Amino acid sequence: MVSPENTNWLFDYGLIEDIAVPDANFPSCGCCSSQKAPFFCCCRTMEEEDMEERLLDSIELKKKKKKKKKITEARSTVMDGSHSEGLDSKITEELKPETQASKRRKVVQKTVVTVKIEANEGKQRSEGPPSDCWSWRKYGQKPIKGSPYPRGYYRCSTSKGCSAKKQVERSRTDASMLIITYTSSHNHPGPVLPTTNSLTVTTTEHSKLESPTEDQPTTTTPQKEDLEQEAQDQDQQPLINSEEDANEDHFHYSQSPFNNSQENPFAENLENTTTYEAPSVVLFEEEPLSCYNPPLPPPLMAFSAIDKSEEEYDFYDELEELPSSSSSSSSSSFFTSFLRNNFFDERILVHPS
DNA sequence: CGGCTTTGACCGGCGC
DNA sequence: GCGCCGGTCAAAGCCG
Ligand SMILES: [Zn+2]
Repeated sequence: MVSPENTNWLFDYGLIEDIAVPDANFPSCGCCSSQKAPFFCCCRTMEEEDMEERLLDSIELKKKKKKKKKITEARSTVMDGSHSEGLDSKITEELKPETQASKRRKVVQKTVVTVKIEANEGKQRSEGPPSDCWSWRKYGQKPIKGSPYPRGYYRCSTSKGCSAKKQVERSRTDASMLIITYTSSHNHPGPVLPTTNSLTVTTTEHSKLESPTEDQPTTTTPQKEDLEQEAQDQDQQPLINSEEDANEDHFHYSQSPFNNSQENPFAENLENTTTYEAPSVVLFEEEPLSCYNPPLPPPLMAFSAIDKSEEEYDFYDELEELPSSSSSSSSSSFFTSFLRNNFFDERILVHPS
């Protein structure tokens, strides 16, 4: 899942490939090179909420702050700059119309994916997960305030120049959930993956934008920080999945984010100053995913069904609570497990710090 | 030997 | 100005 950067969050799912995304230019990503991108939305799940909380906590706060300051440089710095310019420009433009864009800094797109670890673990071992096609190198890990679990920072190691990054952390509320945040898109072609898997995807797209001046005190997203809600969240997740009928074979938008050929999902979101618009939810159920083109616009991840079994565990181990954290694992393994497990994706626009 | 992980240090942004 | 925090850097070590 890569290209959070691109304003258009399109993901190449094999299934979705044909969908033309007007806005989506995935400029340089080889994977995404096609302008089509499967759309990956985020579903709001417990995790999302958590994410939101976090994001809200950290990001929004920052955003607010930043907003106050003003968006000085928006476009230029997006991620790589290389690809997304077209998108960026579009995005920014869209944003501009509204106060958001103008006031805010540049928006950094992040895609958040939540994955459940639990269920599939067994499978994972045996099956071995397909790691995403991308290789990731860990460049840092830090304990996060509010969370017993550390956050791991990964960078795309497939290509030196690639700015694609991801952050992996466990949900503070639910240890079985992994939250992966992708930032930036790959600026190189990814491995070709066959997309044979049937996926049901529920995506909810959110773009959180805060009005520059206004902080929306109440973000639309149900946020809950407390453990109390956690339980609820957990319950909710399943619901989410159930909510949408995910066609196994194909993803469908419960809410069509991109249906508008003209609009970027983002753009729309951006337009709405509110935290997020009605999300379209896509469920991915992974099944035997052989390969999955990245949920992110440039395919950050291509998953090929492969087996890595043990690694996955290791990976999780790393994410374990700080005290005990760390065993090494390849991030890729993570993905594999990730894929197998449910994951939820959120897209969030974040103002780059 | 190359690539990756680990981990402490460093940096920048922000609030007080 | 200081401290907190998230994110990144880079040295050291490990592994295949
Ligand atoms: Zn890359």
